[in-house]
Amino acid sequence: MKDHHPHGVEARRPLLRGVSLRGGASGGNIALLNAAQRQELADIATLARFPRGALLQQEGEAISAIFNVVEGVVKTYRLTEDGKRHILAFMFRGDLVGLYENGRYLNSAEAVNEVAAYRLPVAALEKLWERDPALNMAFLSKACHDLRATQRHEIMLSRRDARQRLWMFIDMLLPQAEESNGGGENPRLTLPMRRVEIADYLGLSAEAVSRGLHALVREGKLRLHGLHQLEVLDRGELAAAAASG
Amino acid sequence: MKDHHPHGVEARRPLLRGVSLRGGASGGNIALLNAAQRQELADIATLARFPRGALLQQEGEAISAIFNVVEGVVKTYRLTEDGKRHILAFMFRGDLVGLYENGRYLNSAEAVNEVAAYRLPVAALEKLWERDPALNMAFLSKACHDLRATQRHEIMLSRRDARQRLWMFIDMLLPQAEESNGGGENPRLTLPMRRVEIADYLGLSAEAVSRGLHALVREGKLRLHGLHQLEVLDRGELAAAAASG
DNA sequence: CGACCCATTGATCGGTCTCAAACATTGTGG
DNA sequence: CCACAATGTTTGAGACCGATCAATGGGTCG
Repeated sequence: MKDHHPHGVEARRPLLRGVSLRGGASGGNIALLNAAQRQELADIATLARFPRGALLQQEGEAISAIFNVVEGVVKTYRLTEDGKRHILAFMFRGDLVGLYENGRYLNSAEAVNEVAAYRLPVAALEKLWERDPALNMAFLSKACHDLRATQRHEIMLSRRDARQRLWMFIDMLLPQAEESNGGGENPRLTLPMRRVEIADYLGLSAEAVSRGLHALVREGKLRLHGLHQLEVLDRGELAAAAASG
Repeated sequence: MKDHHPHGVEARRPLLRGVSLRGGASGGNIALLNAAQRQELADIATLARFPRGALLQQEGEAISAIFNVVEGVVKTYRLTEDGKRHILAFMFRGDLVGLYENGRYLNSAEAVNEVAAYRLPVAALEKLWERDPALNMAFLSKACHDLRATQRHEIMLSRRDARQRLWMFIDMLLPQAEESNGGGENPRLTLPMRRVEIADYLGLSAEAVSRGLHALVREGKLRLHGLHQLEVLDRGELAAAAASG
């Protein structure tokens, strides 16, 4: 991990990323909070850090706070009675972790790598919602955004072919990486998670993920640079797949 | 279809069903709107009726309104480039149909049977949100509720076994039916949708749905009464499956 | 009452899971 | 800094389950 924060002083306050309900300017991901709202949230937030593998929250636990990811990746998951684990989402900078129901967390959340996140106490947060309708609206937008993302994940899972699921997965992650990238050459993508985590996200075995990735390499669509970095070669076809997904 | 409305005069206004964010009284499904809010929505709403198979909205279409289901069942779905259809959700009384992004519907929506729904123009609705923070909060609760439902659907899809997916599906639908049921004998469930629709919802073929249902019958967990009504025999084990899913 | 749509049943095929083993990577302590 | 251990990844062989194709049977709606 680098010592200097890559996002500068702007990262020092909570941030919500998503697509606004009303058609935004670009249509892409935008910040859902203005400076004043970010300050409001900062006033009730404390920054927490988690090493890889640390639990942010556990399924069934009584809620106290939700987290706003600043840096690193968090996975939310649930365990089935046969001991398998299904990963519901990977959460990145600007995402919210801690969906709850009847005062209890629904899912467990674990740090995939080194994570920094703002801790937002629920009591204080709900008070803010009552006071500021625009803030409430921002969280509604974020909830709808997460709903769309979950639906998209569902579409991924409905594909029978392991290769197609992986291809959609890569397409989903690409926009995140492209900002840090100069748009010139082939886009490069860093997968911070392990193979088995991709597998649990896509409803596959770790072996099928490995085989699928290498199948895509053989087809000339992908190139692997080490275990956690890949280069997308066949961008055109990927865009087409994205349009239909 | 019966001529007399089963819910009486109370049905004459929009209704949002879901679990409140703060632990509600019962913990079960409750109405998220009070009488005043329902009237506010009624003032901008018009009641529309759709025969089976009618399209309420189409993927990619410019938005004008969202729908609040009063009676009947609506399915929301998306088509993949290979012509397959994935059903994202079945929407019942008190649900909202019409998730949108950048001014366009994300999914298509079709009436599964005879449907009545309130049409809520988006422009007027967004104006209401700005004016009434409590109403906004209710829609936030509803969005979180739908998010939970979608996650639950995801868990269903992560099961490899067709029988287990069906079992979870039945468990999901059971609470809806149990209200109309006296709680005495074995719960009965009406499936208004066709086999192929269940298949598209569960990521199976219609044949697999048929085989799975009859496998459950052979195991003594289920009994079929015609094509669209079933009786759940082994309630205990189902509750256990529900607790873990 | 007939035509169409839907549901069921059977046989075959393909893809992924599983188990098992070799291999690579990462992190650790000497 | 190196060697080692632990963890994670790749590859292979076989079994299983659901998709698909095809045909029959049952419901429903005109």
